[in-house]
Amino acid sequence: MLQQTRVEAVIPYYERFLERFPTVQALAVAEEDEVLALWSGLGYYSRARNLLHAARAIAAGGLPRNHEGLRALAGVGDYTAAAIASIAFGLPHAAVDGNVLRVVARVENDASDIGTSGPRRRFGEIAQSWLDVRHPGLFNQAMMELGATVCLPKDPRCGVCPLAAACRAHREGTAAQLPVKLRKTAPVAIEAVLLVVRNRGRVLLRRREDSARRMPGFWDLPAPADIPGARAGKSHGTFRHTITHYHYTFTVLAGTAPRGLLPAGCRWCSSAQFQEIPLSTTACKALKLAGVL
DNA sequence: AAAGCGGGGGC
DNA sequence: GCCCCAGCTTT
Repeated sequence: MLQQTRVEAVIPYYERFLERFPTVQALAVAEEDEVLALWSGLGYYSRARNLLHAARAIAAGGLPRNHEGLRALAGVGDYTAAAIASIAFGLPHAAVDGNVLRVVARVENDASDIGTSGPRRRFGEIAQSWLDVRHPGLFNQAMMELGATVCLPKDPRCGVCPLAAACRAHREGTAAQLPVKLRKTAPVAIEAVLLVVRNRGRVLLRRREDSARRMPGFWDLPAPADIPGARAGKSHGTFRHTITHYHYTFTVLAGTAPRGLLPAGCRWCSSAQFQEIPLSTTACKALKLAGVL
């Protein structure tokens, strides 16, 4: 949950998740849709599928006790494997997250692009060379905490930093400009319409295809094109939503669907059921706008 | 090696 | 509006 997601954003999800799945075994036997429903709104949903796969592997074969075995679990990369290996097992692996990359870039006063693999590997090797092999878990958490509380992205607090005397960027006055991160894909603006079709207290939802690149299996509100013969009524308003580099402006319209056969991939959903299915955040926002949620 | 993947909070 | 977050997987 913490991969690329702030701690404060994770906590409520984490608590609900552990209440429902208190053990690896409980998670291992879960349905994917229920896991995704609990993850809905947190983003990066492949993390949830990966966690489920990893739980099944662990339930079957036990928890790996070294970096290599951890690294082989779904959703566990170099950082996560190092974090677990060092914090849980005391093994000497530097855990290099975004915070640590920033600390290294500044201490070394290195303006290489941390978005590319060469510098990332180099910075990782530097962090590894700094590691206190007697206390790898404490060292890693101290490095990350330094980045999270002192060596801040925009506003480095060099005045209270224990590394200031050793920091080349502080000496050169370049700390606030580091690290360098280039290459952002150009944003794309998209306008789209979502329909809120209601019938006897329920709302028509559309399931995203299994082959969809983003959020397969999630439930969305339909667009007019998804419902042959749909008619749009009054507007509930508009809202903006950004997914990676796509900037959507959604207009939410009340709609009516022809009586009879349900369009393929669609279902009626009562408000009580919204909690139990993987609901997209755009659908969630639109339903709130329409007063359904 | 680079692109894609969610969503929210801080500035 | 842009940046960044206890990154990973796929192309």
